[in-house]
Amino acid sequence: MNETGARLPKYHRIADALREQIRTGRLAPGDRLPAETAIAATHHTSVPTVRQAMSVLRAEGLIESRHGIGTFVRATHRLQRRSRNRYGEARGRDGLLTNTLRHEIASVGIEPAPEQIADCLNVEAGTEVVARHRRLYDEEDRLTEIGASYLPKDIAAGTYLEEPTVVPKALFRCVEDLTGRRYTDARDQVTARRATDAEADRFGLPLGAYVLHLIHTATDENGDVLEVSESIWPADNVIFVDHYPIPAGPTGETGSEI
Amino acid sequence: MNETGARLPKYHRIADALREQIRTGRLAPGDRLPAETAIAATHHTSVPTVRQAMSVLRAEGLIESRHGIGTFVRATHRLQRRSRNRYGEARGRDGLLTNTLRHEIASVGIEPAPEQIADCLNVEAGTEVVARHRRLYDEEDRLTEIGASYLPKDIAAGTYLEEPTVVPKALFRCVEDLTGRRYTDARDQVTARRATDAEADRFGLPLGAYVLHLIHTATDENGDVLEVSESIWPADNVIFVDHYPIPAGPTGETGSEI
DNA sequence: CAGTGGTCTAGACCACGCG
DNA sequence: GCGTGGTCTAGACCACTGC
Repeated sequence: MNETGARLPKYHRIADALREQIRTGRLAPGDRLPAETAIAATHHTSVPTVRQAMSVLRAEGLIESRHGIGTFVRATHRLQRRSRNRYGEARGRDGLLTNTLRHEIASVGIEPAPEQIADCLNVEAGTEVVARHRRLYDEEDRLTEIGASYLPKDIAAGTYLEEPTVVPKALFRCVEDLTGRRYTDARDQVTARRATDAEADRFGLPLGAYVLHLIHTATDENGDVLEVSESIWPADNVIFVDHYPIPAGPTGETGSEI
Repeated sequence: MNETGARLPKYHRIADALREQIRTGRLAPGDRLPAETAIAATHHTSVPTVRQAMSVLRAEGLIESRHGIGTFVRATHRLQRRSRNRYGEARGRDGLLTNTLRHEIASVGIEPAPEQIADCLNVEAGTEVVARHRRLYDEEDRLTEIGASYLPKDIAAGTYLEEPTVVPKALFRCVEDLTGRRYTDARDQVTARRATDAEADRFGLPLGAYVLHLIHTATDENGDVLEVSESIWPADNVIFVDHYPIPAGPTGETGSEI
């Protein structure tokens, strides 16, 4: 039945055959693939060639091998979703999470700001800030987000924001109440990048997997940064959704179509 | 020299050694790595083991092999940047592109809407719409973005928006002028996902690479969708930056810290 | 042509998880 | 112990590129 016509490498044809079985549901998520030796036999080839085919599917995120157990079809679910208008239509309503997730403060303390964060805080890299690290888990208690909020020391040091407990209301409201200043402008930066080793480890991601990295900077009416926070998700599990009004401004011609 | 202490697999140590040379700049972007046989000799191992090490670095996006030529350190540049407040602070100013890119209409015509797009347009999958496909190139004429705008037939069919030429002003303004309706609300969806074969091919991406996919939906004051547009970039090359005001609303307590 | 990476083999032995 | 995948070998031959 290998009448694909084209003259593809053997490992490629094996990968195609397995991919097709996964696509059609003949091999469902969670199913174990036949052993490498078995696949080699059915395709009249050697084990290393089968392993090469599997490395293709592994790079595509379709399968996952567990040493001593077998190779399994990965569950692919982009279930989590997230709207990032965190200040709500009516400010005060928590518009951030559309799924309620278990939320846990991993650690809180004074640390030197990482370079990217320092850039957003308008301070030199290494300047000490109050950092609140958090972890979010889904309904099945899988880690789905890691993140942190970074606050200038002159805002948060010595306050209850330095305690490693979940604060009773939105963090931005805590900062506003403590300082008397108001959050007026925000900047979000979103990148997709490869997971660091530490991230891959914590999320249980395969080699080369991507994460989405959001850095949110909030400033007051003077342009002073009140807070920088970051969130990191496995890229395959998240979709950002963002609603915003389009200003009904005056005219002005532009030369660009987009 | 190989006193890492830990007892890592040989291919892993080779990958570490090469990665370190890349990190320190000893092997700069564009440089050719030694031949596989040479690396095997220096590490007293076999060629397949070296190839295994290289497949690790390839999955990490650090190197790239060209058949018959050699293996090269990949240039990693996240230069492109993009702000997506496309309607400008003062509407009419093109706030979309912070780099000016060469812009080209790939094709324009009436097509059935892809499923995701149809969802956003509030029509059934397969409904015919006017699609304007575009390609954007950077200063060095490399393809950096592919995208499309989808317009309902009752808006764009029979107008100059069906011509395969770049329109003289922002597309949204064309639609407003043609219909007399106003863009009032927008929704953006952002996901990172693996490139399809076609995308990998067009962008020249390696297997398993990711793209960022933005779907933008614009509606008028009645909630009717005027336009859906999508943009796709290689994930490694783009950073979204988005500025927006934080509404100065009333209070309201929330139980969530974030 | 020589040199490169791409494909493929037929084994060996090890490490892991389970019964 | 047994079956699984993980590591590694020492080759062979092919396909591509550039000279």
